[in-house]
Amino acid sequence: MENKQISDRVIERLPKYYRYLKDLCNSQIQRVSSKTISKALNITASQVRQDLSHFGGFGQTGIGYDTEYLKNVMQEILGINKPHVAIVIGGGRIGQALISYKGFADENVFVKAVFDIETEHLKSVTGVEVYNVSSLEEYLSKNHVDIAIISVQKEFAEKLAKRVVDAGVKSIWNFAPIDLNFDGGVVCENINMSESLMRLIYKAHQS
Amino acid sequence: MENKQISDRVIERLPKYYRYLKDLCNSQIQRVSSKTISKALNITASQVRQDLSHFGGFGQTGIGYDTEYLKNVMQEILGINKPHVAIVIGGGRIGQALISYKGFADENVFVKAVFDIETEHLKSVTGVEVYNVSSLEEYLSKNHVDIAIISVQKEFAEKLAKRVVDAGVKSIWNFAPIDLNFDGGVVCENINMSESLMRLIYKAHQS
DNA sequence: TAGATTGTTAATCGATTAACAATC
DNA sequence: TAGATTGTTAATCGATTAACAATC
Repeated sequence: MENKQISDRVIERLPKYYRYLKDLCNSQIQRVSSKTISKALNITASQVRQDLSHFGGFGQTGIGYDTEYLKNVMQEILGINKPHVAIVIGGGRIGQALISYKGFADENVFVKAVFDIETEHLKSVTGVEVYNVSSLEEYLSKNHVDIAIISVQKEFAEKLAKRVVDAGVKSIWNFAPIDLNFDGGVVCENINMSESLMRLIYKAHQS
Repeated sequence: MENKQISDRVIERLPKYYRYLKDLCNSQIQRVSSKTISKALNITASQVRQDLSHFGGFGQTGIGYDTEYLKNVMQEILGINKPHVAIVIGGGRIGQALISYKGFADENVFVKAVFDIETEHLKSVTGVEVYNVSSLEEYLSKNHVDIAIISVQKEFAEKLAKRVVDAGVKSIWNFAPIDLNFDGGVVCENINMSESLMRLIYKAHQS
């Protein structure tokens, strides 16, 4: 949709703007300046204005930004104004935590089903359909799915991700400790807890 | 204790080098070149050599790197050659998933205890001690803890993080969807699933 | 020896910061 | 009007890439 290429650095900050604007709206604050945003997010005011200007001019010279309006703009830029359907692959502890994760509502994401090689232990899980992973392709042929959440052990992650991609899913949210990458318009975000933990320990030893 | 300042970009890649070297060692491969590493990690060979050279010269001109040796070097650089003690604050689903997360062993991290405002539901959790969060300070005064893992709702995250920092913990691993930052030698890594999900949706709409 | 590959220095590229005219 | 603040252009800074002498 937008076709200007936005750098990863900017993309990383977009959700932070949104999060802060949501807070401001909840606090009934109606205006905000780039300077105020910059202090809250620990970046420079120049950067805030530069970042936003990639998408348009949303402020008023001399006045600042309307929080409600800018929040809605950010929602649209991020694409979270429209609902997205997700499935969870892997019903282990992390998978189960994700199924019951309240935060999805904020992003307009709905988890519809969970798949595992063994479904007995998922009987008590509520709010989602439970399937054996063998019926993955059949399910995907009958149901539109925007996002596949991969929460299996790393040995199985790549293969399962390929299966959902082959079945037409365009977005992969991967929690296994390997980097997944696809081409052909398939996007992927890796949450690699193991790497994060290593960086934490590294930083602890520096300071 | 290295005192040269290493950029965040480099720090982000360090765990990836380690992860790849571990794989090579497991596959009994004894030598590797910066070119091979670069292909596996989708970066340039120049960058690999540049990154490593911040810490020393670990290769042999004309030959490459010894995988076993470089793996051990990376372990030391990251600081994961020595064990670290962790506690989990918040025994909800994410907290429980973390307690049973096998990956910790790879990083030499041991979760010793979990704290919650209500401990009844944690009776069946094995392998860690269970405490009411009211005894947090007492516990920390008697036990050395390297890392506090924050897995509570965002409303409570900041306050609890402050409590453990005041009690002397130097590393915070935060899973609540807010950015925590401290000074005075306290380091923090934020795993913000909500932001990651938003970036995924953003990227899906670009391509 | 010829080919491969390191570690490092220099060149390039891109992101951040600063500056400022426009204007509320 | 004076002060505040935007959006944008230019300057700076830092990270990535390229080049190459050293050498196995």
